[in-house]
Amino acid sequence: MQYIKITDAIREQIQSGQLAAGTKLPSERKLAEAFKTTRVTLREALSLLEADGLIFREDRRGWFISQRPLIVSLSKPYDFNDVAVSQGRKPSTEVLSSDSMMANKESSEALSLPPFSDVFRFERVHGVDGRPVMYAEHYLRAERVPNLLQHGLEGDLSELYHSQWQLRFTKSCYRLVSTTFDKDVALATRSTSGSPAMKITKVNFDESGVAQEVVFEYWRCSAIELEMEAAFNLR
Amino acid sequence: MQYIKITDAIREQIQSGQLAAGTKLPSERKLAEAFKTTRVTLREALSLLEADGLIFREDRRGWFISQRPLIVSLSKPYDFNDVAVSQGRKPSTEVLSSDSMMANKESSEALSLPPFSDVFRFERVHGVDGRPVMYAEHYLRAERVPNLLQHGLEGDLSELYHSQWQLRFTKSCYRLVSTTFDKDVALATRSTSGSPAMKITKVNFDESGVAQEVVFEYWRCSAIELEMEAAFNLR
DNA sequence: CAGTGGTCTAGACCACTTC
DNA sequence: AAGTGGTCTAGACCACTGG
Repeated sequence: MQYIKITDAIREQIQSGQLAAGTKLPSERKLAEAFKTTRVTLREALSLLEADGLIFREDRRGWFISQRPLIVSLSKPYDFNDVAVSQGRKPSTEVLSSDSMMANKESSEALSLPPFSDVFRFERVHGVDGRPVMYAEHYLRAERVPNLLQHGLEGDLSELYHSQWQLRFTKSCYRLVSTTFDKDVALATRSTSGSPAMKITKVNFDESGVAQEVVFEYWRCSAIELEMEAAFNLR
Repeated sequence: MQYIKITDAIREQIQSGQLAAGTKLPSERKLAEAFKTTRVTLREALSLLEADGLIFREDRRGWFISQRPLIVSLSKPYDFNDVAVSQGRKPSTEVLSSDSMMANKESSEALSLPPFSDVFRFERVHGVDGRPVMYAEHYLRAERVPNLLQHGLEGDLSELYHSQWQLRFTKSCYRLVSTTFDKDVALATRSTSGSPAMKITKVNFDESGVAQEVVFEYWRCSAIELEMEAAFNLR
């Protein structure tokens, strides 16, 4: 099988360090020629490496060798910036939009909202070492954080919430599935619709046990490795 | 874009319930004809739905509508059987192999073993409603569970460990990445090498804080939804 | 044994990125 | 303006599945 040989060859070059992280691969046509095959077969091989997290693509820009993933621990609350910095990476955050709206089905369910509740919604894109790796869509109960939209949303949100509204999260619930980028998220992350992704839904609860924020995160699958720890009481 | 229309059409039929879980899709050639396209484009659409978890394939047998995923909670120790039964599903477990060996690099690192340590290794495949969904490779410190191989390994392992060797796990550490099935795992799960998968590495610690078991699990990405909860002390 | 999925070939067009 | 990735066509062969 051709495409297995191709993936093996490229994988080996990556793991032996001949292809450094961030490097752009040669064009598909050149690679296809090099491996004496067609673009269809070559792309099959590349897609496999992508799902494996070894390479990723930027829409219409080509294929690149993945950086090592961020290791994200769910055992404690995480701020994207802190996680990246503590692992020697350069994080970036961009706010794409923010507005106030009536809760849609998704947010309403996650936050256990009564009908017609107001929420704030904003979207951010997070990058590591100059490349977008994650898109996040936030919903917050509007009454708990009045005037949210008048504040900058680029920074550490837990700090903002606490300093402005004395809001602190004491519990988070996560849901995690693998999926693919849809068109909008792909656009926001310079990715391709259909590329494999990890979706993390995070619901944050305040001291009174009320769900105040829900975040839908879409990660490039190559950019994240999750870690968590659980201690159990004996039965 | 053709393949987007195809995914949308099939997705809609699934979500509206016209295509029930477990149903086999028509052959690729028939589908391609129905959508007035070629097999290449059709397969692109199917692969997308697969990565999205809506359908899955069995090697050379065709494409099927996914069951709803098992919801696996990492906040407490989980036994595959219990999880499945509690969600109204019919679990199955098959032991593929078991033997004693010198620890390899992977297991040795995960268990913090000194060089040349003996471990037991066994492989199991777990199914839901008659279909394999997960492959697990277990490694245990040999000295803690002597004669492990003389016991049946199909059942609840925590029960076995406890009844035979008074071994109980009080802490687990998890690592989670998305990846693809390799040839061996694909074979064991009737899947296809290259299909998207979730890899969970679980290290189990006993009361004394010693890592006694490491499990490498490979899940069909459509078969699992992870859930976890974390409570935090205020800073 | 018919039909299927897995794999592969050899092209093509278009919109976009890059220079 | 050249080259690239995204998308698509119209075939083909083989090994395997399932009846």
